[in-house]
Amino acid sequence: MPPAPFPREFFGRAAEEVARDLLGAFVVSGIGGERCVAEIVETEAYVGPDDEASHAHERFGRTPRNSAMFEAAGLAYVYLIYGMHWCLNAVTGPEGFPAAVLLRAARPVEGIEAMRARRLGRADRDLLRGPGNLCRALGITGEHNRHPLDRSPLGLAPGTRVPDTEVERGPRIGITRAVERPLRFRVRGSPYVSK
DNA sequence: GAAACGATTATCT
DNA sequence: GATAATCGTTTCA
Repeated sequence: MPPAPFPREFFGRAAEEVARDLLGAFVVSGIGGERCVAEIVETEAYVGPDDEASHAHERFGRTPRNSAMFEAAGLAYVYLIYGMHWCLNAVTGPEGFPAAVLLRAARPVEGIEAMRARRLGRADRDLLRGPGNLCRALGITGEHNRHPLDRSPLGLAPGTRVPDTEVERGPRIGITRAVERPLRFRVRGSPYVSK
């Protein structure tokens, strides 16, 4: 899966740090046979049992759906939202502590033909714009829940680090609780971030 | 059991 | 700006 994937330790840190550091990194998907690469431009952190907006908030405890968030850092947590869209997260932090980073948007880099084919009729800038669209373009579904993100067919790899001056931090999107916590990160001015 | 809701998106006005 | 689509999870009786 060149470039070499992130080592597991990269994910064994606080979700907010991982969310910030994933900006500029690559998602690499070989799902469906064709290699697709995209540069991450927008993420959100879900930071632990005290995070009211998280699927793993303490009012739920550990359930069949959220259990990947309690498992080893560096696994994928994939869930279905609104009965029709898959969303991809990277599990972070120590094992047993439920936290993850949601991948919200990315810039197409390689394998654009395959991504267009999964997103018929969409402009290139919209191929991976939004968490549901990102999964759709890369072929990610519930069968990838718990997949280790350091090997084929789905992984994360370092790219060019985005300098602090280009990192924009603000409130998360689409949630009803803990709305004000600034746990959303995006690349300033990127045309590929969601709206 | 039944009902309401959700880490969204496309489409319509 | 508003709303439908669509189903697993959560909540409430």
